[in-house]
Amino acid sequence: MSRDSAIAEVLLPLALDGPYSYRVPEGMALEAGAYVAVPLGPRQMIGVVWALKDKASTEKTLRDVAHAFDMPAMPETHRKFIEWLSAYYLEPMGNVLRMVLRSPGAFEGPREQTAYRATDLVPKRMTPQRARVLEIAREGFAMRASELAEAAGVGTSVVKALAKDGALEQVALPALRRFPEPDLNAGGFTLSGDQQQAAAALRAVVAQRQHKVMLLDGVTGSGKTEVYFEAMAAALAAGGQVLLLLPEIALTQSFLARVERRFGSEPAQWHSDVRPRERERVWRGVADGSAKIVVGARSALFLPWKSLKLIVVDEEHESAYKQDDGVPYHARDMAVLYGSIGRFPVVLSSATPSLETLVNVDRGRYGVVRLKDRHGRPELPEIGLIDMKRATMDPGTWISAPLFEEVTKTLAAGDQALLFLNRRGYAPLTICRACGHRLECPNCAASLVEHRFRRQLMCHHCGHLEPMPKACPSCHTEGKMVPVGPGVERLAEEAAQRFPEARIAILSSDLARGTLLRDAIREVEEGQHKLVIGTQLVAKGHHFPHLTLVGVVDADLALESSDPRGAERTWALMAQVAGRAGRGAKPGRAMVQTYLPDHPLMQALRKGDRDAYLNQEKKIREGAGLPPYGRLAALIVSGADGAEVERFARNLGMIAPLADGIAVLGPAAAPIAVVRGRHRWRFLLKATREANVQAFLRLWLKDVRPKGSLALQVDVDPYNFL
DNA sequence: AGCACGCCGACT
DNA sequence: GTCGGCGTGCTC
Repeated sequence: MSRDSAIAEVLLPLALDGPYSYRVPEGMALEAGAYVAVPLGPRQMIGVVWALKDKASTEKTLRDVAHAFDMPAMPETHRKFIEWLSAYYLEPMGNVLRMVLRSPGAFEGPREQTAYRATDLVPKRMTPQRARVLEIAREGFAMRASELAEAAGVGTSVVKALAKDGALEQVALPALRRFPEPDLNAGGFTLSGDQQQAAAALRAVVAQRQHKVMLLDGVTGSGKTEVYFEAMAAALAAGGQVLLLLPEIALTQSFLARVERRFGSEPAQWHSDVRPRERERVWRGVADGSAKIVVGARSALFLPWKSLKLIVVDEEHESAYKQDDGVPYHARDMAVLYGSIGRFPVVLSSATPSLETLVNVDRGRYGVVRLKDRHGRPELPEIGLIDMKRATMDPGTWISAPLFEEVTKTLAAGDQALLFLNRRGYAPLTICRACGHRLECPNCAASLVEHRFRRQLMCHHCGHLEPMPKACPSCHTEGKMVPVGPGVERLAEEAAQRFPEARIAILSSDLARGTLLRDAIREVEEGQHKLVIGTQLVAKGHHFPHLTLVGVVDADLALESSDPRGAERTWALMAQVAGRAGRGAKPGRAMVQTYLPDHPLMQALRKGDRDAYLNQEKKIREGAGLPPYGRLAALIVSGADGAEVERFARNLGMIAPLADGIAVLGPAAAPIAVVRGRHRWRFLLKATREANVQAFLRLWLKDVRPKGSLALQVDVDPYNFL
């Protein structure tokens, strides 16, 4: 069977565009997708057999495959996914493979472990050390020799000797805890009529066993989660695996508990906080198909799926699905791609779907299921606009008279109010009143943000920290440094002065995540604080039943940025944050401070008219050829030396090819021209939907080799315009 | 990603 | 005169 000339084309997790050839040694059985160890220079590396051939793709004398791992091969679907993603984002295939192989322990073999358990036998000799070991062994579960020895404060030799005597017996611990089989009937949810219909529609799509994208569109409180749980149950019943993608911040313990309640056991989870040992367990469970449900952040897409049959993308509009460092992929788009390769359905769920998704629904490419609020509440609470051009504000204050009045009324009624400001810290800018000097980050072309509680200045782009100077670093005048503009901390200071009797909580990501933040959120949920000051963190998924008023301090922040999706982000954020009000028994109300009260988006918000906003936004995007009516790609040149970066970018501009339907804009200095000490220039490619942006970029960059500190990054479908 | 090869500053 | 800085290039 095995010819002596068999060649394995092995893809390695390196920045390489294709696989390397290796000889398959006599007697080694390999299939495409097999995980193997191969020699590479002086060391060994783990890779995946991409193909088996009888002729090498190189003239060199080949080295032998060193080892084939005893592990299910990577399915063809997953290999195709890697190839497609690599081609779409112009990322070397090996770099994409690296994202799949990012579970270091997974190849160290099924480390079956020997554990020890007490027997009824009494050892021939008893010493104090032996007694301690036996005491510990008797009270609990089987433990490994090292654990048992450590707990008893003795060496492992004592454990071994007791085993020899028969007072301890060896038991084999399963290498990795098994994943429990989900119980599809465990959940005790009673679905409303609306929900049942929606669930039936999704179940029918799953039953088709074909690729189909379904949008699940419904406000917070419409019960989308329970509905897509039913789609998951249908896919599981058909014997498949299911991936539920969430933005990292939404992956909370309480959410996982809901999944557990519905499916009778804890799902596998995959996110940045999962410990290495557990990562290994999940990775292997996904590969061998025993992990049926994975709840994960975007990188869970790259787990080596054996038989994935459904992906649910919750909060599909979240820009957190776009990864900005490393391989810049969009997890929602890649979920759809995976579904089309694997021929299974993908459910996108959101209360404020992205324009991309809604236009795909309009075009008939995606199906849609809509859900209304279960309690008959309107999509949005009543939203009032406060025209800040007419408000007379005392300097250093940001709560206008009408908002002040509303908060006062709310507090007087014993209800909870939220003041929302999407800006961390005390003040976004600090200047010297004597000379006009502005405190800037030494590594970035950006202002330092004062964090008064921490008594520090911080750069929000690189994390640089420094103490607040007493004197101006430029003119050395003391006592003239003044904060400009508000952050949540400064807003809290104003609120404390103007509502002295209210108990105030600040919710921002600066409260070191973890217990401090969880406790703060719980206290707010319980209604202990009457006035809550928060950044966008408060807008995401938390349920504050006592909240009846939301005040948006500055609704114009995202709208004024250069981001073409600014309006979309504003709408989603406003809808989410306003939606925090009136989640309990009493109805809620939102007040929005804006300098642009006549802006169509603000008017649509006031009327609670999503379609009006959408139609307006579609018109703007279509007119400008922006996504989803056109395609964008960014090309970023960066380097240590500003002049060198500019020269390289301009030269690159000269050799840009010409193509129908693709316009190259730039190069121009990036809006934040220096980040982490690296100067940045960028091009923006604007293309029609039909144009082949990837082919254009490949042609353009074919022979471009940035030298020295220069680097060139391609960002297909950019979301970040900094 | 490693690791080696290769040209310019402070040391036994 | 060397030891070593990390820039650049290669690994089937």
